[in-house]
This record gives sequence, C-alpha cells and structure tokens, in this order.
Amino acid sequence: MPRATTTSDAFNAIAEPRRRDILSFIALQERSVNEIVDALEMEQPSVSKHLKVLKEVGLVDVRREGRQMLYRVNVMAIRPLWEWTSTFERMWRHQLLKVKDRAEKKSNL
Amino acid sequence: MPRATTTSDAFNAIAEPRRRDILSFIALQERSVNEIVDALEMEQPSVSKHLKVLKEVGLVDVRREGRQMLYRVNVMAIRPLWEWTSTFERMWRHQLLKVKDRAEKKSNL
DNA sequence: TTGACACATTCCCATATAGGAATATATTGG
DNA sequence: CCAATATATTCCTATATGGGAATGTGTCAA
Repeated sequence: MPRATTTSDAFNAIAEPRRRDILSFIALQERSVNEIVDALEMEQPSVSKHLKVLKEVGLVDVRREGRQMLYRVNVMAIRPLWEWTSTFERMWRHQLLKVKDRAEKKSNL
Repeated sequence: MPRATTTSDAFNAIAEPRRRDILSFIALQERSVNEIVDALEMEQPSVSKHLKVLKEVGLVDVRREGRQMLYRVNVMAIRPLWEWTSTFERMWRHQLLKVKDRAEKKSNL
C-alpha cells in the first residue's frame, strides 16, 4: 500500500513545504495565482496544481475576478491540525512550568 | 520529483494516520512495542517501521528495558507544527470574536 | 473576431512509500 | 548453550506524487 493521497486530508496536504508556503503567503490577504507565482518564485503550473490540492481538502477557497482567480485561506480547515498538536502543546507547557517551579524553589533556599 | 520523504520532517511524518495514532497512544505514558501493537491492533512489523520513521524525525525517544523497547513522545518535536498552525488559529479566533461582537450589538438594540 | 493575458490541465517519469510475509537480531531464564 | 520472547529488518509490489514541458480553456479589450 502506498502513502495516503495528498488530498486525503489536511495533514497530507500540508506535508508539502511549498503548499505551506502558499498558505502562509495568502493568509493575510487573498491573492491571485500570479501574485503567488511571483512572490514564491515558482512555476505557474506548479502553483495551480498545489492550489488544486489545497482546494480539494478545503484549505483554500477561490473566487473569480475578471481573468484572475483569487485564492484565500479557509482558516477553519486548519483547525483539526491545531487541535491535534495542542494536546501535545499542553504537555510541554507543563514541562516548562515544572522547570520554572524547581528553579524558584531553588532560589528560595 | 516525487513527494518529500516521510522522514524529511515532522510534517511529513505525521501525515500518516497510524503514526498519529501511535503518538497519541504513547503521549500519556511510555509504551512497549507490543503494547502499541495490542492497543492499536496493528501488525508488529508495521508498528516497528512507523516507530522508526518517528524516531528519525525526533518525534519519539526510546530506551531499552530488558527485552522491551519503551517508546515515548518527544513533545518538543511537535512544537514546529503547533507554531505553524497557531498563526492560523489566531485568525479564526478573531473571526469568532467579530461574530460574537456583532451578536452582542444586535441584542443591545 | 482576434490577440493577449491569466490560469488550468495533460503527459511523462523517477521515486518513496505502506503493508504483507518471511526472516534476522537481541535479551532473558533455565 | 537452548528455547522463548520482543523487536527489527528485508524483500516484494502497486501506487501516488511533483516537477518540467507543452497545451488547453476562459476572459477581456479593441
């Protein structure tokens, strides 16, 4: 059995670094394909293909404006990723608190 | 060019659902390979292979205890994932606040 | 209608999978 | 040393991929 498809879920879609680059770039503001091409210095077909993957898993939305296609991040689609990582984030926060605790007790000697 | 290797970074390593299952299972407590096999109902070689990937990217640590190998999560290795998703989490938190705001203004009419 | 621009799709290919099955390695107790 | 247990590795194969190159589709302006 090969690896799960890039379009099987958000986890697989964002495994590709260039797709993360794209998401980060359009996070603040919707962008046309060519703006992405110029900003990230990628080939246009490559950008279009990555956007297609991102769209299939719901990570981006599109609207047409004249000849341009304006892509924007669907932030909610990233939520499952954030929630999964958050369970671990709580753990290292605890670890850091314990370290801090020990340091304070030591300085009180 | 094929996809980036599963061992190229944490993002690629956790794209596989079974590896996320493993990480979640050993999150609370270190576990032997067979405990993982039993809990997740996977084949032992499969678990060993997944653990190897997780170890290569630093997501787990191991120690030997007699015949057993005890694996535990290296929570800090998940931090880059959490940080990347957090930039988007801030965005939907803002969105939710705006929705809440509008709702409150409406009820004050 | 035609040309130009913006974007999407198709074809090609080398490559890294994940699972299954079989086998290898390491550790312990007797 | 031997048998049993615990884990790791190897071999196999179908399959999805990302980039490059070329081409297709859609929209506007004149």
